[in-house]
Amino acid sequence: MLILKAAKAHIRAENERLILEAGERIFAQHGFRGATMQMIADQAGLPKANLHYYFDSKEKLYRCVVEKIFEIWLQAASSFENSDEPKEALKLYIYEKMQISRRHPYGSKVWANEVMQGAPIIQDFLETQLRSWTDGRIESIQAWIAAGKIRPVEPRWVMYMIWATTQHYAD
Amino acid sequence: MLILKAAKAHIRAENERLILEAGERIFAQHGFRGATMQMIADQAGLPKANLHYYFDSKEKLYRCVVEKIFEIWLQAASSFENSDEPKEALKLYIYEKMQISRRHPYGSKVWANEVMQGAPIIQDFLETQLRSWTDGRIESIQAWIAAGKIRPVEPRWVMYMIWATTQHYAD
DNA sequence: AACACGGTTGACCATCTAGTCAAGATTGTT
DNA sequence: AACAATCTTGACTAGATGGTCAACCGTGTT
Repeated sequence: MLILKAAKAHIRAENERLILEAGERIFAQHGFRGATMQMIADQAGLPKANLHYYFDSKEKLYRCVVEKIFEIWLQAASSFENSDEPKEALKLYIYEKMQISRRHPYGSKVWANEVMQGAPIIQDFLETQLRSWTDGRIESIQAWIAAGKIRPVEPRWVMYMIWATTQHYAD
Repeated sequence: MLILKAAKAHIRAENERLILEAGERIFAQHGFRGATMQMIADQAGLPKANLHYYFDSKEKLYRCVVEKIFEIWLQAASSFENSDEPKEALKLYIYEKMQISRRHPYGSKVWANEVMQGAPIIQDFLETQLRSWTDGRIESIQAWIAAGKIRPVEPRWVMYMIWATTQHYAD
């Protein structure tokens, strides 16, 4: 039974990929409310009912799109730990963030829109995952301040500046 | 008859203002497709049918919102003519644009979204009004290049950079 | 070949949305 | 007060949209 399931997994994987990519584009262009399942279906080259087979609802599909791009962004977090020197760490981090924005422009835009509007759809996700992540980054920044390596600034503000600026360059 | 019309004009003016302001907010938050007339009506504190009395359709209301913010931005254009010195002219222009973005954050976002998506709704408006306006600005920049006042750059690119950056600060 | 399981899909439904309309309420003028 | 023009609004319609379902198709295994 398990073997059977695995043997056909490539169909599921392929179709989920198609749908997620289509969703990324359409959600980026029209926002959550403006996008329709039919648009995404057409973009993916699949009938609409097929989308509901793989993703229960429009909202679940949207959340998958957002969480996928968030995971990619998490990878850039390692830059913060790879160096004790603020200049070096921030430089690497900004560089990686820009790479991501360039490589995933649609996903980045969906994420940016969601966050800028106060995360109406994924607020629960944000409050847990993103919060614990930024808290970690903030600790690093505060450690730098304590060590006198950078001027005392509001850490959260630094994070926001970096994020907004890289997003701007993506646009 | 004309006196009659004028005597009651304040009602029309007041309600159109309410609706346009509400539209600015809702369109900024949800995009053209995502916004609903009911949302805008609630935001304006008027029944939905009243919106259709003042603005024939959702699209016409949207166009009014966009054209209103465009007119405000046109005012900033004077900065380009007020000085022959590139440094001074651009400085003034950027300053005024940022003032506008700060004062009209919602309108700015609607405008930015529309332009970034290739102006799906107001393309005809863009192709005439905005085109002739940017062409004028581009002439100024090319004149500066010819006079050796600035390095030779792609004028359209300068315009885009200024626009995108001021929008970023508004966000 | 026969089977079982996952994948596919057209038709359908309830709900939402832009837009309409006609009846009634306000407003300013005479 | 009587009036005409403007404004107001609940109720309605046609079409779009998210989501469901049951019948059908493909694929890999025995």
